[in-house]
Amino acid sequence: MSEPTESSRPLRVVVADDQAAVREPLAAVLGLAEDIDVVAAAADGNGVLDAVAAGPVDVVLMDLRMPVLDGIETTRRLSDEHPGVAVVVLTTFADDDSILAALSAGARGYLTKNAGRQDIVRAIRAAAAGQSVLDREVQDRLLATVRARPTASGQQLPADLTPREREVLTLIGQGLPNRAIAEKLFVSEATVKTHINNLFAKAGIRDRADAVRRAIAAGLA
Amino acid sequence: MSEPTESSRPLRVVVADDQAAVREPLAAVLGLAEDIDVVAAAADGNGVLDAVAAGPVDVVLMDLRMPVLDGIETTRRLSDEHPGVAVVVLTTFADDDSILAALSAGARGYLTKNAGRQDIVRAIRAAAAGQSVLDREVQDRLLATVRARPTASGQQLPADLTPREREVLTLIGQGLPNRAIAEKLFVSEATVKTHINNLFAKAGIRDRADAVRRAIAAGLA
DNA sequence: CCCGGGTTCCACCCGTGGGTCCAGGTGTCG
DNA sequence: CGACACCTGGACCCACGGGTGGAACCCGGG
Repeated sequence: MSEPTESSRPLRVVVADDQAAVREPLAAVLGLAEDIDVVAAAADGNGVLDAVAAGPVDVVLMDLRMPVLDGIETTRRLSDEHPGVAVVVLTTFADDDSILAALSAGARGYLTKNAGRQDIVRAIRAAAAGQSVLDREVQDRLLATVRARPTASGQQLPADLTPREREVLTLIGQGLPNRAIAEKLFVSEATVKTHINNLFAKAGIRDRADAVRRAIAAGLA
Repeated sequence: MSEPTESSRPLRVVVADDQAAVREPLAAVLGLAEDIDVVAAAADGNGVLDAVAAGPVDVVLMDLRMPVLDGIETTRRLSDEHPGVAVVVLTTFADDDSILAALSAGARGYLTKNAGRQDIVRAIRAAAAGQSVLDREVQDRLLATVRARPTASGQQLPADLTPREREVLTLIGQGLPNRAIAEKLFVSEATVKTHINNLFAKAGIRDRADAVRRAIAAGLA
């Protein structure tokens, strides 16, 4: 999972924050670490995507509140299109919604802005190594959310669903109409309907609303 | 949250694993790091508690499967009686139950045994600094669990919904078609449709599938 | 007293969803 | 090779869902 020495080559890091007063000193202080190269500083999500497209990037240190394209959506796109790039969120906001949204979008770390320089550096290194670093209060909140619901943990779906059918069910669970599902899977709407009919029959699902509930209950969505 | 320099004084670490073949080399290799002192090695939970009672300890690296007193229970007692001691779990098992139990008991990190030396060292440092380090797959599982039963607290619905509209949304969330909702509320289907149109507009809900998701997320269903 | 929000209902339109039947192409396995 | 499962697609039908416009009733408050 990691090499014998901490720094085989410097980590290429992008710093994203809409406030220059935060972004610039942050980039400067991170650059002091020998194993970290701040290769770009962005003021919004588009800047991040541009920087990642321009050259190899290991870790993005991301603020959530940014104009045009916010941190959540940027994280989502990164984990879609550049899964090799790790995202560490650094924000003042640590409410449940933000935490869940960021981690669900694929963030590998979540720090609040009272984290110190060493905390941030450590989180960057961990994220680059495939680990995930959370502030203490963030972990507490995440855990509280988990324990709030005792998890019926249901896999009450029949096992004979084909992979494609599962895939379609997942997208239904996300609320997508058939046309959107068809586009996402690069097939025709007729095919989607076929899959839906088959999986409805197999799983005893009555209609679309029912399918959404089952997909969520099964942890697909 | 942390000091300007990574190691003001060495971290006092206790290694706990029932297998000597794991415990001894682990303790030895961790001691190589300049900022880590392995002050004790324990074969079960009682050994950990003894070591913590004997002298100041910063971090316990804890296996879960141990005789007499297992890692979960030991972690629970530590976070009760010695909340200043951070526990990092290091185990081969990464099933949902173990992860949730360990983190609920107060563990500040959870690594699987394919973590490398650097990963472990990093987790120890982070835990001592009040952060939490999770293996990637552990975070994924934790997140999947959270999303399977989303947010008891989530009331992200607009407040200006009328009682009747809430009621209708709840029934939609249970997968009922309009006719069934009408019968249940002793009104006509036209009335149900009116309520639906109004609440969709207010809450920004696109279609029925979306409504089901929102209802579940809001804890109505 | 009348205004406004909530609830109840009607008629109409039309897009999507759900069901049925069928069929070609692929892959695997006995 | 034939059988079978899976993914793909087209055609058709019709019910349900979602949107619009209107209307009536009750009730509480300005």
